[in-house]
Amino acid sequence: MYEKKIPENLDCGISVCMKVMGGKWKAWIIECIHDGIKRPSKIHRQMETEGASLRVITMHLKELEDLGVLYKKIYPGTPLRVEYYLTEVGMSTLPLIKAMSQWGREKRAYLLQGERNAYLATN
Amino acid sequence: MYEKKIPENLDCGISVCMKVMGGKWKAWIIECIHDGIKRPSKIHRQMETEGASLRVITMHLKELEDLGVLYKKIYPGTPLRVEYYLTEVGMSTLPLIKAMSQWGREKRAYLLQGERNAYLATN
DNA sequence: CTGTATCCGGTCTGATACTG
DNA sequence: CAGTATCAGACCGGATACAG
Repeated sequence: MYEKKIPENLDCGISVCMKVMGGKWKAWIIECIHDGIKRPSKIHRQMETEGASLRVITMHLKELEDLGVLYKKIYPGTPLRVEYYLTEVGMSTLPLIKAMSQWGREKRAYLLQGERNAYLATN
Repeated sequence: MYEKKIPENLDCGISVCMKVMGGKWKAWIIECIHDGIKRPSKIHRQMETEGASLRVITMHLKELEDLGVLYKKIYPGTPLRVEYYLTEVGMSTLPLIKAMSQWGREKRAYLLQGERNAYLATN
């Protein structure tokens, strides 16, 4: 297991926000679950082509569950089945995630152009 | 110098957004500049008590400048003076940053409570 | 004052093997 | 199928020294 050594400072609202949406796949996971893709294996399949390993999905799911953003429901049986749902707070992230996603898509071309110029300027 | 070894995938709007606001101090830096604290030394003083080193501030400033979020103005002379301004795209981050910050402050207590419960449950 | 180079330890995450 | 353990390599950022 992995244990943090530096205490986090969560006085800042942005830091709190980043804890929930800042991971590499967290925002995507939240969107998936909202879209009805609730089972870990399905979520993984959704984004394994992008390089997400099942381990990281599992870790993010657990973190989000611990934070109270997700609620986990277990259906006993073989094979075992698990589904995750958004809690009320989980729901409250959706407008924010949507806004971030839209902003990124809108500004993408501009921002990447900026990068390219900087690259050319230093070569 | 530090050089990335894994190419980034910026097809996703969230990733683009995180590139601009996801660093440890980037959002704070953008807020500072918007508040009229434009010089690197001032920005640093603003948050060195929180542990930000001048090096990281400089790096973030450069990154944001390269992306076209900030514009850098140099006043020659001794001592050298530099000021950073928000570009139009830089300005467009403000509502988003404000929204994230507010969300974090609102949900902070709930999220931390969730963490505490998870901790108790496993001990 | 501004910015760069180097080092280094903490953190994140992909890969793999494994348990239930 | 769901989840855990361990490893390794990339990333992030703090400290320091130094250059313009």
